[in-house]
Amino acid sequence: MWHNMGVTIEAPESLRERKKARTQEALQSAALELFQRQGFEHTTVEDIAAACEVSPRTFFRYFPTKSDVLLGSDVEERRDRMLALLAAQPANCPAWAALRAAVLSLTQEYEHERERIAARMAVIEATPSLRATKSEYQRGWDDAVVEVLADRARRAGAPADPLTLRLLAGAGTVALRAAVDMWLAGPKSGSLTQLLREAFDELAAGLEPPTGRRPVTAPR
Amino acid sequence: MWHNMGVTIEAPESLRERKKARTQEALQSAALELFQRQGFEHTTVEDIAAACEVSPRTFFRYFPTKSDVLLGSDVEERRDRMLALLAAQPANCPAWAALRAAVLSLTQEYEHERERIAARMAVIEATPSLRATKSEYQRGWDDAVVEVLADRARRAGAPADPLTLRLLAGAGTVALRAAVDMWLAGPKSGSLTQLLREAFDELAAGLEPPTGRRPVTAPR
DNA sequence: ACGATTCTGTCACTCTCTGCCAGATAACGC
DNA sequence: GCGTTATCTGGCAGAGAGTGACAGAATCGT
Repeated sequence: MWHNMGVTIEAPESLRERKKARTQEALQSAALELFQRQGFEHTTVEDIAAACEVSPRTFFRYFPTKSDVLLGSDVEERRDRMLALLAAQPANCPAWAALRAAVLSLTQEYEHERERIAARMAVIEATPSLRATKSEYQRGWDDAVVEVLADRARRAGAPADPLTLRLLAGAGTVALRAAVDMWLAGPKSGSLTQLLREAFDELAAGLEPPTGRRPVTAPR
Repeated sequence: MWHNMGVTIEAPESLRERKKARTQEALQSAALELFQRQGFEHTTVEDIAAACEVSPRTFFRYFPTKSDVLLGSDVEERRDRMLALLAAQPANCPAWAALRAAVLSLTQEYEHERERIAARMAVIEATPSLRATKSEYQRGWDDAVVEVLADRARRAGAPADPLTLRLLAGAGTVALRAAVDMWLAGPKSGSLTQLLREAFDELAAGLEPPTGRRPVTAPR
C-alpha cells in the first residue's frame, strides 16, 4: 500500500508527522524559488507563507529565522555525521590525515547534487547577511573539530598545543571551502573529490616555496 | 593655540566636523559600555541614543546598523593598510612570506591595546549575530587578499592557480585568527607577534607529521 | 465518540531600519 | 553685522523580523 513506482515509501508515521513534513518542505521550496526570483531581502516571510497558504506565525514555528529556511537542518545533520566519522578514525592516525579522510568521505555524496547546492549557494553568495550566517555555521564547525581533535590527542597521550589544534581545524575548513567554491565555479574544474584531494595535499605539503627573496618589513 | 600638554592637537577642522566626531565617539563608547553591562541583544538603539542625549534617528545617521557601532570604521582602515603593504612586497618574494610580513607589521600596533580589543571581542564572542558579522568582514578580507595575490602572480609572470590562491589567503586568515584568539585568551600566551610567527611558520612547514597509519574510509 | 494533545491563526507588541519633512545650526559671501 | 545656503537634527509614519498569549481547529489515544 505504501509503494510508489516500486519504491517503498518510508514509514507513514502519523498523519500529523506527514503534514508537518509536507508543509516544512513546501516552505523550503517556496522560499528557495522566491529567493531566486526576487532576491532574499526583497522576499518577505509573508510572501513565503502566502505561497504555502499558511500564516506568517506558522512559518516561525518551523524555522526560527528567515535565514534558517535556506540554511538549516540538513547541513547540521551532515556536520554531525562528519564529526562522528572523525572521532572514529584510529587514534594513531595523524590529525590532518584523519580530517582529510572524514571530509572526503562526507563530501562524496555531494557529488551528485551539484545543481541543488549551486542554486542554494547562488542565493547565499548574493546576500551579505546570508554569507554572514553561513560563516557563523562554519565557525561552529571549526570549534567542534577542535574539540574532537583535542579529544583524540588526549586519548593518544599527546599534549596537543591549542594553537596547533586551531590551525588544523581552520586549515580543514579552508581546504573544504576553497574546493567547494572551485567545484561550484564551473563543471570544468573537475570532481569535488579530486579538488578536495588537491586542496588537502597542498596544505599538507606546506606553503613555503623552495626558495625566494626575503620580504620587506613595514615602513616607519 | 592647539597644543595640549606639549602634544599638538590635530587640525580643528570646522565646528561641525568636531561635533560630529565627538558624538560619533560618544555613541561608540556608550554602546560598548551598555553592551558589556547588559549584553548586545538586550541593549536597544534607543538606550544608546538616550545615553548620548540624541534621537534614535540620529544614531542611524552615524552607523548604518546597530552592529556597526561596534565593528565598523577602524577595522576597515587597518585592513586597507595591510592590503597596501601586501601589494608593496617585492614581486619575487613568495606569496606566503609576503602575507606573513604584511600581517606581522600590521598587528604590531595591536600589541599595546590588548585591553580594548579584548573588551570588544568579549562582546562579539558572546553574541552570535555579531560573530556572524565579524566572519563576514573576514571573508571580505580573504577575497581582497586573493585579488592582491593574483595581481602579484600576474605581474611576476606566474600562472597562479585559483585554488592555491584561495588556500593561501584562507590559511593567512586562519593563522591570524588563531594567533589572536590565543593572545586574547590570556597574558600567559606570550606576545601577539610571537604567536603570529609560530602560527605562520607551523602552516608553512606543512601539516603532515613525519609518519603514521593510514586513515580508515567511510562506512558503506 | 470523547477528552487530551498538538497544531494553527489572530491579535498585539517590541525592535531594527528607512523615507520624509520641518526646524535648528553652522558655514559662507557681502 | 546680515542674509543665504548647506548641513544636521528630531519627530513622525511605516515596513519587516521575530515573540508571547490565547482561542479554535485538527488529530490522536482509547
